[in-house]
Amino acid sequence: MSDPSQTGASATGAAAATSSTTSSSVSVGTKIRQDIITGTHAPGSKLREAALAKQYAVSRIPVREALRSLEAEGLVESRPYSGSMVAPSPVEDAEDLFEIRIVLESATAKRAAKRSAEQSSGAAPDDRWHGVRKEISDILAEGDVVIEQERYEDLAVLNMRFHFAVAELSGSVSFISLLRQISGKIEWLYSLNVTRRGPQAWPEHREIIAAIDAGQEAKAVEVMARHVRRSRDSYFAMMAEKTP
Amino acid sequence: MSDPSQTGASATGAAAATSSTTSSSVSVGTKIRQDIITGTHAPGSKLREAALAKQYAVSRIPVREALRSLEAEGLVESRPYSGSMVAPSPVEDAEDLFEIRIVLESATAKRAAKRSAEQSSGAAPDDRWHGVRKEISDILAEGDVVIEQERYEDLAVLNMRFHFAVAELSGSVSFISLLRQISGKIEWLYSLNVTRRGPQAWPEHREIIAAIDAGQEAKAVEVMARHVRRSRDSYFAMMAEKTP
DNA sequence: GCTTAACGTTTTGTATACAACTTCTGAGAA
DNA sequence: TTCTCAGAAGTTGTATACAAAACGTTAAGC
Repeated sequence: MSDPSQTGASATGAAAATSSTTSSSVSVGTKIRQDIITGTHAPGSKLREAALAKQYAVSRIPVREALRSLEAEGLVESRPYSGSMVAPSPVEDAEDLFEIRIVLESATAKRAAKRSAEQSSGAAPDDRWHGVRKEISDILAEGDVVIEQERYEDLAVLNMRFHFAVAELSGSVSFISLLRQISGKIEWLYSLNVTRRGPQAWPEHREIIAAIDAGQEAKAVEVMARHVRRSRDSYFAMMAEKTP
Repeated sequence: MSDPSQTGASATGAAAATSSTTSSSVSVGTKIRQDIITGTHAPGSKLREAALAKQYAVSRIPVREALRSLEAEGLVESRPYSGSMVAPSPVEDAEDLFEIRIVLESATAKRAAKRSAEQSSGAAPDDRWHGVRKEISDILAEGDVVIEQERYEDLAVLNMRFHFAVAELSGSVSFISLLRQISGKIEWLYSLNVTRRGPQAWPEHREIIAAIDAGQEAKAVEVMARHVRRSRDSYFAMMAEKTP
């Protein structure tokens, strides 16, 4: 029925594996999220706890916990004693989601540039900074390889990882957690309509990181905002040609 | 031991009471949240499910659900099989939280102004718009009364309600839910250090709504950003004089 | 025919019981 | 002394069982 392989490990779950234990609750959550994103559970359809429990071969308790998490992510809506249902399609909120990305990611880029300057001047050294900065270089390099081999599916994941890594460079846990909040809907949005802009967009990431490295806050904001705006325009262009 | 009166009904919970049923889970969540915000549960302290269950006279199940919700709000941090603890004091993230408010609320103000223009021109009429707009007028009027009577505690709640109402005017559920996400931490931040800027800040709300009514997007952004920035500066000034 | 109220079914919410994991303690060896 | 590794204690995670509320159905009344 359901594939036994753990597909999970979405771009979001990049947390350091301090504890290898993955409670069945989060595992079920990952699967339900996947089923929502891929459309197996259609928007607006009811999510019955008993059915989900049977489907994923667990009791209702982990299912409930998973539903709560998904509710926080905005993928599920619940009402007491009335149950849960899949949230409306994120396509309705596409404009909002991109605007949120524009304002939030512009802010993280600005912060990252600021912190970069601080690192260079040695004002407030942070050991983790260099690690994250190196990870970004790795991501960019891996992206080149992936583009070379035309494995665009993997590029989407790398894209997510890049943007979250920039957020980490900003050093703001609040911004990171907010971005994580909407990442589910963003992923959902993209999966409904796989954009092929990846290869063209990739070089823009180097522009972004260059501005950050140079400590140019205004430039970083401008480049990041333009990058996300282009992503948005590409999305809507694709939507338009899909439904003429 | 624990006061039996339902203190709850934080400014956040302004959802329309479609169903009068309040599951004990959310009720417990409200109480724990309150205890975190007021400092009864200190930052970093462990939150043992059994203890909380006994304290609030429920089983561990509702406690767990409440903890999950609080985790999503950023007030609690959890690790599988290791338990939950109160998140670090939001004071550390104060700068971030205000910056998030600046970018998010500027965006909602801009949207609200845009929608206001649409309402005036009759392009995309929305019945709910007028209701929310009227609610704002009521909030502003009530604020005047509260200031007259120097009941500044109530002003804090009205302030929250005003800002959420503006977000609702924007018509973007995504923005609203994101603001709701951080509202818990914002509330926490303020409660640690009750600002007395309320009375001076109140007239600025009229500036904001005036810009929105006029449909002036740029102006609305500017005024809202300045308003939140002043709030931030006032907060840090008070923190500075508190710890010299 | 339409509305409405009562009843049974279904589903969610919660309590209890048990399993799985972490963490603390302390003994033993290098 | 310090490190390592059992083992016990305690806490979290999950399954089962039961209570409470919502929903759908049916039948009575207008």
